[in-house]
Amino acid sequence: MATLREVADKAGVSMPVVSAYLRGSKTVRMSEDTRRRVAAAIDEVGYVPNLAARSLRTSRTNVIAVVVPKLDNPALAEMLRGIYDAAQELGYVVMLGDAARLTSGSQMLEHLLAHGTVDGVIVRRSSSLDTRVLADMAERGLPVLFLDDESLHDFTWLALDDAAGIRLATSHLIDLGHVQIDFLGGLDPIPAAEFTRIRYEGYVTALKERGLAPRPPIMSGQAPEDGYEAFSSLVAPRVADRRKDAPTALVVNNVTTATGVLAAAYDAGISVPGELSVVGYLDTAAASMARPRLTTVRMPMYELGHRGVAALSEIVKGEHVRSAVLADIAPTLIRRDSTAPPAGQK
Amino acid sequence: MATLREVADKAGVSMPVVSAYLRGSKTVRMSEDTRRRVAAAIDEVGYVPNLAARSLRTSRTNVIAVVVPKLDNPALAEMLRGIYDAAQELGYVVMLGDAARLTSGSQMLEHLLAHGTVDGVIVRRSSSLDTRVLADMAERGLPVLFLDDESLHDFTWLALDDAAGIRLATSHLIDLGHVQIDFLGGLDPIPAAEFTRIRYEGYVTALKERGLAPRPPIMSGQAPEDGYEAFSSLVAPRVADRRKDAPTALVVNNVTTATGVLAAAYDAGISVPGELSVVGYLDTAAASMARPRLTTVRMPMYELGHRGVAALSEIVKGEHVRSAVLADIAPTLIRRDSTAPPAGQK
DNA sequence: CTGAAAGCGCTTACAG
DNA sequence: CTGAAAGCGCTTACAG
Repeated sequence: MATLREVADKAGVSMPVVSAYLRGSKTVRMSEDTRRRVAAAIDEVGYVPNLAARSLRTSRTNVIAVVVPKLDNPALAEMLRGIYDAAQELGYVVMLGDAARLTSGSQMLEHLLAHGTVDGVIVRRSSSLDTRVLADMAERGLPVLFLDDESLHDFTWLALDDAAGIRLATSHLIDLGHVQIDFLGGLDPIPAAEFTRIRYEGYVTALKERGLAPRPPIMSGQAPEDGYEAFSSLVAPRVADRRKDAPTALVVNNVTTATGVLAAAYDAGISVPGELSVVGYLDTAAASMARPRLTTVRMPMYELGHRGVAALSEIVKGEHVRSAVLADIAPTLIRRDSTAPPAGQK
Repeated sequence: MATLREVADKAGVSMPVVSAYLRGSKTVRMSEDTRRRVAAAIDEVGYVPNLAARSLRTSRTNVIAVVVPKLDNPALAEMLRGIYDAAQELGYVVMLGDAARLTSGSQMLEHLLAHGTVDGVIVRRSSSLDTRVLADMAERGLPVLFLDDESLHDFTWLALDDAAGIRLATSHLIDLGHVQIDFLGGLDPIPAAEFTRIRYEGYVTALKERGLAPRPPIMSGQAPEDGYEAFSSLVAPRVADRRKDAPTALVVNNVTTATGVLAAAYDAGISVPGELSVVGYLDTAAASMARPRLTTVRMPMYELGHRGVAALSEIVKGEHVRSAVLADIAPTLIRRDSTAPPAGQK
């Protein structure tokens, strides 16, 4: 394994020169000839830098960890693109991790908490993490940024404007003429999931500002099966029986959940949007592949990821960063085929 | 930032004792009293190990990188579970990466190729990687294991028995009475994707052994949109016109693709399984949420991941590992609602 | 069984 | 502008 020493000897220069060459230092100047000799020597001995040595010396790794719940959540794909792009711009390598594996006492936690491994961590949704894990991170003083999670007081966070997003979804239904609108996905199975409360409040606000009465949330988890289950047991019977209080439209907390709702409606023989309109929150490829195609609200996920890395980078540098909601980018309604005016009003 | 030195001084022991304590060394024995004093000192000074220093010294990081194309591919979730479980058992931390970001000259490649960063790399599907990247890894002598990819000669790989899996899917259709069976997803857009060739051959074998004539593959990429597109333009017209050569059943290379096929069939007014049976390869939650529920073939993805880590660990230790197909675990047919006997034969 | 010393491969002040 | 030296925080042979 070739070292800097060998390269320097072979090139007939000192180690600092090779080091400066490798780092592309602008302060150290060297002649074209020196540059060539160093490059040739590196090539000749097959030199590969040892980043552990560099990190030990500089106490920087240029690696950031990104921890997300449910890696295969398609809604995250765009956020990750934003993260990767920003990381590249700022010279960071991204190390992705599964929140489910970041438990108290886990190898992964030890790794993140140790020195010389990562410069900082981005966590999507703190509710996926054990409180002891959060406490460990706080105590260690590890630079952490939370994404899309406004419930933290001890940490910095950046969040989507969930209230505005859900408000847009709800307003769309009201604009179509719906009056009896339900909100599904009310509460996360994980306690203290602040973000679902905020989403529900967006729904409440939209109804109230149009003089309509909000209804209690229909509890459901996020997975398609959860949406299927909740819809089948709590919504479908009311719609099928044409009960007076049956909803004619549904705001679903999450596209993933909405997929399950659509399957459940199909199985119950409920026509969407004929008998029931459905809007999903967040937009994914699955939404346009569903039948009927799902109307959704698109949020600035890319920007969330991109700005998250920028913010973490500030925190790593020791600067103070204020938690914030990304309110400057408006949500967009992606109108597809799952919403229509209520029956009898076409 | 507390160091080993400080802990040792505070506990009144030497650094090697603290080091041994931290690593849980069994060769070095120390009294209960010493143990307690060291533990107290660690706690008191808030000691956190520096893993860069340890790596520099031991030239081991206990980190493995796992590189996959399309992180949100749900078919990978189970494989990743296997990888995480095995990593935990063997004391590795997993660092996940996106193949799309592992390009020639990228920060990530530099990171992986450097010393003191990761002990080895697992790559799912080499076709997602630039050939220059592959060459760099080979030249550097980085321990690499490829998963589900039999096209490599210079590297070690572990693969699913794709031929057996597709054969099972095809046989199921034949058992139902189908004769005109097409294979969709024939070739990957990426050239030299050996795995699709093997899958197609599984289809050919199944037909031939039952005396039926294989038909040329219907080209399609993997994404739902690709399946939608290919089906709409190449299959739907033939089925809708009731042409003589129209397939009555379809083997789809991938569940993800099958989702798009189902949407396309719906849009073309083709009833599944009434007019056309569809089997998807690999099983995901989306398969059971699709309407009709998709019949699929389940492959040992968990084991693939689990054994992959074990194999990489051997390679890291310098042992020779033979490339192999996981033929000892039989594929399973998950029969749902998208397959039935051909029309007129019920 | 315990402790002092060497050294992993870098970078960065510092002296020339 | 260049080079010799110190030192980042560990672990591991080695001497006592």
